[in-house]
Amino acid sequence: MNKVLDIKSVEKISKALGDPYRLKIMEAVKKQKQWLPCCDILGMIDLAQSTVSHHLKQLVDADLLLLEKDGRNTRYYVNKEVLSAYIKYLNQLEA
Amino acid sequence: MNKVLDIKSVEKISKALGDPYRLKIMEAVKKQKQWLPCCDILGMIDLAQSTVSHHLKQLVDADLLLLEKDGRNTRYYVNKEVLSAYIKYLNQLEA
DNA sequence: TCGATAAATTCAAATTTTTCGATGAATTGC
DNA sequence: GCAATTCATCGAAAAATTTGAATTTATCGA
Repeated sequence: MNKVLDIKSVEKISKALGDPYRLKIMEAVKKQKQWLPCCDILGMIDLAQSTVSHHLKQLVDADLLLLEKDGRNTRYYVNKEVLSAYIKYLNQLEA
Repeated sequence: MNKVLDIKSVEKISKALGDPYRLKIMEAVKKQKQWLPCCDILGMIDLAQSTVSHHLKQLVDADLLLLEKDGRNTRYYVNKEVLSAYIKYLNQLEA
């Protein structure tokens, strides 16, 4: 809690959120309220598996999503701590 | 006040914030607490005038910055309403 | 009016991002 | 063990973004 982001992280997070498919993924993961398996995400989005995997990687690299591996499945959930820190940065931009 | 952003706007705003120079511009405009002339921004950033103009245009197109023209000068300031709406979207993503 | 200044626009190049097919790695069920 | 499943990675093509020189537009000051 109370994480502070450096400017490079802010850039990365913004970039990760700057794509319609990645926003859709974020909303889907959030709606789940639980872990969301990768294959479920694939079902919602009309893109190749490798492309979805790439988008997920960007969200994970930006720390917006956390992942947990369970056998051959990978499940995702929203990293609230980082999202909070991002929001905090934006609030400061507004002040 | 209480503006609600559609997903396309969220994407555009995120994209606009996903660049180090544009973040720097946002911070500079915010620090000013008043209008910031374009030529001042130019002085802070090691980029060609046309490039800075292009970055500013993206921030304005995303509604993150408002501009006012005064003679040959253009001054910018942060659009708090849109920033608030963006933050609201992110908060809902976290819930 | 004329030259200087501020900023936007145009155009082209260099770079980055997006996309997908193919392949690889790990795991599961039979 | 083996075929099927899940997901990641690689490589290349297509698309989008970034950048700056040159030009344009508009305004200011002398």
